[in-house]
Amino acid sequence: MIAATQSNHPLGTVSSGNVPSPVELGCERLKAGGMRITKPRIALLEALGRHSAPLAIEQLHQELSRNACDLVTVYRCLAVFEQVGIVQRSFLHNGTAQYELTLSGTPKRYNVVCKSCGAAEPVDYFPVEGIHEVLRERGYANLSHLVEFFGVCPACQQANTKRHSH
Amino acid sequence: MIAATQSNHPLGTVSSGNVPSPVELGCERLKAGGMRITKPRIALLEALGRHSAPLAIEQLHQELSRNACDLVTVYRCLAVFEQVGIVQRSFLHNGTAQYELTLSGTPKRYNVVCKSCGAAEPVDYFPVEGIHEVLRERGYANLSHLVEFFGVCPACQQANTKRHSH
DNA sequence: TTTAGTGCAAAGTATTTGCAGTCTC
DNA sequence: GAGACTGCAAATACTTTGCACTAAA
Repeated sequence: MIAATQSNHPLGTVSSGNVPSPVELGCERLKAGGMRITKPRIALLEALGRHSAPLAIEQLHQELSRNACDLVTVYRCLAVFEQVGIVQRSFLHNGTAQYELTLSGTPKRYNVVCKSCGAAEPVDYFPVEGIHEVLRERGYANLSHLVEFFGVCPACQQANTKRHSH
Repeated sequence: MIAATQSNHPLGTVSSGNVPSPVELGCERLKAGGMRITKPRIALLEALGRHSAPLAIEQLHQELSRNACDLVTVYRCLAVFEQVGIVQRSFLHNGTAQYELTLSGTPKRYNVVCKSCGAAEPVDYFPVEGIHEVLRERGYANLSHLVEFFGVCPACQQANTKRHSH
């Protein structure tokens, strides 16, 4: 039940007073990593900032204003973003890569995805930070994680029941 | 700290007295689903039973006695296994499919994988079943989940430190 | 005997790589 | 101006599909 703190930008703005935007934070990381700030990269940071759920590359590419950049550039930028810690790549129900921001202020969200129809719904609570503590004690650094739940959603159960007893 | 109950077959045996083996359980499920029991399928069940961690298709194929079956057959059998609930497919650090048994008696295991060298170590404890309960109440059926942790392992941290201060 | 399962070859996707031209620092 | 970044085209990796043949029930 944590209120979302983003997803309501007027429109991909860069300066926002006190709270640094994903674009600002992202640019900082890029500079810190010795990388350059380019138009496609800014557009990508904006697009990523507009969503709280993991996004597929293809999806991200389409969301950029038409001709913002080539699909290959999206692949390459996201690889860089991952290297400098801006995003995390994960592979969920299907084997295609999904990216989501890992910048501070981006609260982690988990999803249940329906095995039947593929629809995803968020799961509110997940006690995962304790494990990080344990792993840190075991000597691991720079920790992150990936969690996804699978199940058959109510709608699909009903549909299946009907089909079987027709 | 749960003792492993398998992984010590004399050699891919089918009958084992009281505790049903993965091969036995798997064959049951196949029959229940109207599928046939074939040589490649038995070999796959044996191979899956020998491991507790998720296995890549290529790996599984190599583990079968040479010429046990074609790689394509492994793909197809595993798809069937997933349908009837013998295995779960997941995509972890890289986008290739990994399969692991979900038959009863196969305790879930989670891994930390090093972002740097890719080495995986098991994580003992994970409080995930409570979430299943919550999701069940929300109407989801046939629940499962996928969890993976990422971090930089102690060895790699040391290696990196050295490299930076050379 | 019937029809699911298999092997081989070929087609599809998603992702990566090479290289010449472009733009940031 | 140097070198990182990009676009386009081609290569690669993994997975799926088509079809004739084999084998489980």
